[in-house]
Amino acid sequence: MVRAPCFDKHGMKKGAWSQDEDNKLRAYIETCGHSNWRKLPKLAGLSRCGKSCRLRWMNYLHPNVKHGKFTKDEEDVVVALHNKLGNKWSMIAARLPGRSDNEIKNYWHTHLKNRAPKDQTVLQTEQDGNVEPSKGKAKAGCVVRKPSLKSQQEVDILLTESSSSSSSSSSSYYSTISDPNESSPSSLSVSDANVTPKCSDEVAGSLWIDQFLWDKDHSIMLSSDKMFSPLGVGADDFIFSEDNAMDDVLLWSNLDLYY
DNA sequence: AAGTACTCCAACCGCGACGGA
DNA sequence: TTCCGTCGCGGTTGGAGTACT
Repeated sequence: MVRAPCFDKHGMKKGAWSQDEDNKLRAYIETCGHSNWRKLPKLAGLSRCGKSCRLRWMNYLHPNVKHGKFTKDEEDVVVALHNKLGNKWSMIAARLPGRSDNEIKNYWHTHLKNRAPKDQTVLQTEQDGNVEPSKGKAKAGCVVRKPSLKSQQEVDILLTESSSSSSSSSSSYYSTISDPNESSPSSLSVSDANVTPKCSDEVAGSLWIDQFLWDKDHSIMLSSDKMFSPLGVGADDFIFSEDNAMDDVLLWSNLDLYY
């Protein structure tokens, strides 16, 4: 199911990864980290481009990546978020612990696309006015958004609004997060967090760090990664398990409140 | 059993964003 | 301000596996 290994004109290997390559990459990142993806393959003794190494790590080798079928709850979250965010797979992935953007994207196209509202494309076009028609070989119904900070801000605002006022079927996603050691919920809206939503990643990033510190105080294993992604959290040790998947989805989805 | 069509997902590609010189 | 290197995102492709005829 994977591309056959081959070498490009620069001698870089392409195609499927071997077990040996996986081991090398994993061993290197676990000991030295990945501060520079471009230099990493050479240092790790791999004949791959940095991009390929990054992709392999993010989508497959990262210890917090969960493999296997999506649960019904995960499906629902993906559908709900896609309705709101469109093809912002990285943002959707940020709310689904252990799932990479690539995996979610694939799953969407193979399983969930037909569950989306039929007029979604029209809806999005009307809502944000920032949608370009599909180009090239894009499949029918695929929305191509022009990436821009402006649209990002609009998405953030949209999220904030829906999280504070939504009473839709997905409203349960926005219930509060509680610190087990405190009686009052520690959830934040943009206003009560006294945060200006000028840049969601920046804002969310700092709040994630806060969340991490909170977690650490409660002896929850954390990854050394500081990236803004659920993959940066030791999801297996933290909140995700097959048994309490829905609670976990709720908790992670609550991070919408931080935008 | 063999050929064909379809499904699914790992991996590739191109482009824009970002940060440093 | 511009240039350049790097990173990350989203769209697309390749091809093994499976279902169907």
